[in-house]
Amino acid sequence: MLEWLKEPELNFPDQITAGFEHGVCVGQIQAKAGLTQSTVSEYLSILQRAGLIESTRVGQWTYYKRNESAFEALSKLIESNL
Amino acid sequence: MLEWLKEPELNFPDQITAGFEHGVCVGQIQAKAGLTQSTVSEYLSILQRAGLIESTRVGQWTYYKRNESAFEALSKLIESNL
DNA sequence: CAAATATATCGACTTTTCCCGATATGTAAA
DNA sequence: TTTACATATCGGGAAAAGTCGATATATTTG
Repeated sequence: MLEWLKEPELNFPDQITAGFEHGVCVGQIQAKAGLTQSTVSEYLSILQRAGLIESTRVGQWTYYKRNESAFEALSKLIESNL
Repeated sequence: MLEWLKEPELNFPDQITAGFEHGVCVGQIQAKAGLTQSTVSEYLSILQRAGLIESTRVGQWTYYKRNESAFEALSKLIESNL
């Protein structure tokens, strides 16, 4: 999922409800993941709590996008501690 | 353990049977880890199969050391894919 | 070769993680 | 304000990972 969210336009061409400025909504990710709605929702909330993604509620939808700065920090952390 | 093996001299001052050119023997790691011998042995063999450490049998002892090139490769992999 | 020591392997149990269905909550449309 | 839709939360079962004790294998020493 984190990989997919690198290029939302490419990986979620079916998302029509909105642009991608806030990322991708749960339903889209679920469809692509082939897991149940609850599983995907929980997984995304874990990633969010970890700070790797950010969520934006727009109407009934929740959009998730990568928090790139967190990935950069993580990358550096790994690079310097591995 | 991987962290410990970065600086064997520092982290395993009790190892007297040999120098550190081949790394640290299982018993030393076990003592420091506070886990059973079987657990540590299995864990080390997993790390070895993963290519992260290398083993050298010297007499009745098996020494393990980090495979730094594997860590570098992993670091780069993570950096470019994260 | 028998005993002692170091490590490896095996089978079982425990803990954690993964994933699901059911249900609750929040929002929009009729 | 009822209904429909999207997402979140909850409780539980299944799968995986972690850990152990018992035992096997390898090596050295007497």
